[in-house]
Amino acid sequence: MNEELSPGSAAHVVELIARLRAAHPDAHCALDYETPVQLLVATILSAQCTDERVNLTTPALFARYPTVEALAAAEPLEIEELVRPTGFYHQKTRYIRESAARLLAAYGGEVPPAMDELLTLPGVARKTANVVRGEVFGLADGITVDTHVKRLAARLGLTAETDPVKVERDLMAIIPRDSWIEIAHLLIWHGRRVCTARKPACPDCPLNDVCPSAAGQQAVEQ
DNA sequence: ATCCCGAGGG
DNA sequence: CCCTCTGGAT
Repeated sequence: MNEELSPGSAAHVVELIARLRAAHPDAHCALDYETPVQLLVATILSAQCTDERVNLTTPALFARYPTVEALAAAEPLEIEELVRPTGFYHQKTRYIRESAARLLAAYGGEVPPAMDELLTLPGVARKTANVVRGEVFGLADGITVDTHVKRLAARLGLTAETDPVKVERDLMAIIPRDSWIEIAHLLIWHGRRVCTARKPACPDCPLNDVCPSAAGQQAVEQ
C-alpha cells in the first residue's frame, strides 16, 4: 500500500477512479432493456442474481408483457414461471405487478424521476432507485451499493461499515458527486472481472499498490 | 458451501 | 439489529 495515499482521502479517490477508468473503459449498466419500465423490472429481478441470468429471462417476459399495463394485469403464476430462474420469484413477481400498478395509478404509467417517488414503489429501495435514476435520467441522489460495491469499498478501505445504507453514506462523503454514477459501474465491473468475492486477482489488479487489502503487497514495502 | 447489480418485515 | 425469500453457477 502506497503510504502517501491514505484510504478514503481525496487523492486516493482520484487515483482509484483514474485507474478504474483505464482498466474498464467499457463499464456500463449490463442489464438489457428497451424502456425505463423494463429497466425497473430488470433491476428488481437482479436482486441476488447475476445480470447475465436476468438477461436470459427478461426477453420472454417483455415479449409476453410489453407494456406497463400488461405487467400490472398479468397472471401472477405466469410471471412466476417466467422469472423463476432469477430466484425469489414469488416476491419479485409481486413487486413487478404492484410496482406496475402503482406506476399506472400515480405516475401515468411512467417511471418517475424523483428518488422519493421511486422509493414508494414496492420492491424498490435505494439500490434499485439509484440504478434506475442514474441510467434513465442521468441523475444521482446517491450511489448504487450492490454486493460488488459493498465488497470493494470495504477492501479498498473506503468504509468500515457493512450496512449498505451506511456504506453509501460513506462513499457519498468522499466521492465527488459528478462521479457517483460512474464509480458504481467501475466498481461493479472491477468486482466481476478482478476483485471477485472468492478469489480476488490481486497480482493482476491495477489497484494493488493503493489497496490496503492487496494480498502479498504489504510485505514488499516493509 | 458460497455467491450473484436486495428488499421487507420482525 | 436480525431473519426470510429462491435458483443457478462455481
